[in-house]
Amino acid sequence: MPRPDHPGDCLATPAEIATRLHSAAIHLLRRLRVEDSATGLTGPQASALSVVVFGGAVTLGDLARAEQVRPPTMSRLVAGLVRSGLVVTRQDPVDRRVVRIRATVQGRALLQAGRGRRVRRLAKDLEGVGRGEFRALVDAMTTIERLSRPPVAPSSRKNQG
Amino acid sequence: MPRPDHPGDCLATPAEIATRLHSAAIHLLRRLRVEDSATGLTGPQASALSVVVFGGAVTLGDLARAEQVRPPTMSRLVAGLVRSGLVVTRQDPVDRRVVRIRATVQGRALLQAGRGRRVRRLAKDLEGVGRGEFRALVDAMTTIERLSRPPVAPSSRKNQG
DNA sequence: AACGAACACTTAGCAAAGCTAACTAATTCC
DNA sequence: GGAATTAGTTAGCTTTGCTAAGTGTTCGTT
Repeated sequence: MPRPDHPGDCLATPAEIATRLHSAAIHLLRRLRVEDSATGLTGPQASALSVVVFGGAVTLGDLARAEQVRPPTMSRLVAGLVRSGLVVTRQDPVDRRVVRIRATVQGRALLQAGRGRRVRRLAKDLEGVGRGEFRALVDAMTTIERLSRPPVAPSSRKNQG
Repeated sequence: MPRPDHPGDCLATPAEIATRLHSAAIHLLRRLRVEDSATGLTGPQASALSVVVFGGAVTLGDLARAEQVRPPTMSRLVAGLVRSGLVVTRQDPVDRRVVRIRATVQGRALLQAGRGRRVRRLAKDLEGVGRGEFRALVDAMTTIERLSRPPVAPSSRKNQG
């Protein structure tokens, strides 16, 4: 919210926090988009690649659920990553309907590079953020992540990779 | 990050926090989009309207800077809000190049309604969040907002509202 | 006073990413 | 074996970013 100041938690109603989180998320993404574009990846691509890199041989459906988008959206996103040589897809030998997605060496490297860029950006931003503030941010991360994830656990298949 | 758990801050490097914030912002927006769509507004529209409602008679350029988008993007966004009757634009009498934007009564009402929806959604989500966690979130909000805003203050003109 | 530079905004056109609807192919179930 | 279900893709639309280029206004210099 475009309020000039946020005086502690005496005014921190859930309404206030919800609106401020919403606004902060929008603006944070717009800032990070600049850094992400340096990797040649867009935000959604970087996010999906991150899931693939850390998740092993994920299926497209799982990836769509994890990223909270519909299958067609993820299908196109993955197609872009394949075209860029960052992931490869393979038909599952057991259930030939499903597509398993793996990161390539280049995919892993690019993710690391993007991470490095965000680190440098964040490190610069953190110059004006004290140790206590950083600590508070770390403490809040788990809660923020819970709020940002859908309520149910999406996993139905195990990784086979 | 798709890590199964985040054990406190012993592993909380800036790299980790940067990546997790990035991912959390993406997913939070995707969740809130569902609620926002119930108001008939998209995320960027809701965010811009919020600035107009709380900011008075903002100029289009200031609005673009506040929202971290280019003027053409904001121009079209505002056009949509005008078409929906949520804001009105007026030529500045002093400098006839600039466009001043004001919220209408409907605009204010709709923003409040959207806020109510997000509140209900967040309240539901907060069922699984303890008082201490909420407190940590509140403490971190100011820092998050600083990270999400561009480093420089964008205001060059005063509100004339 | 006039002319060019600078500024605020708009228009035009492109790309990415979200969606739904409709389709194909494979699996499961009766 | 055939119907229903599931996984994924294709097609087509909307929104929202962007840049480039155009219009109109103001400023500054002479």
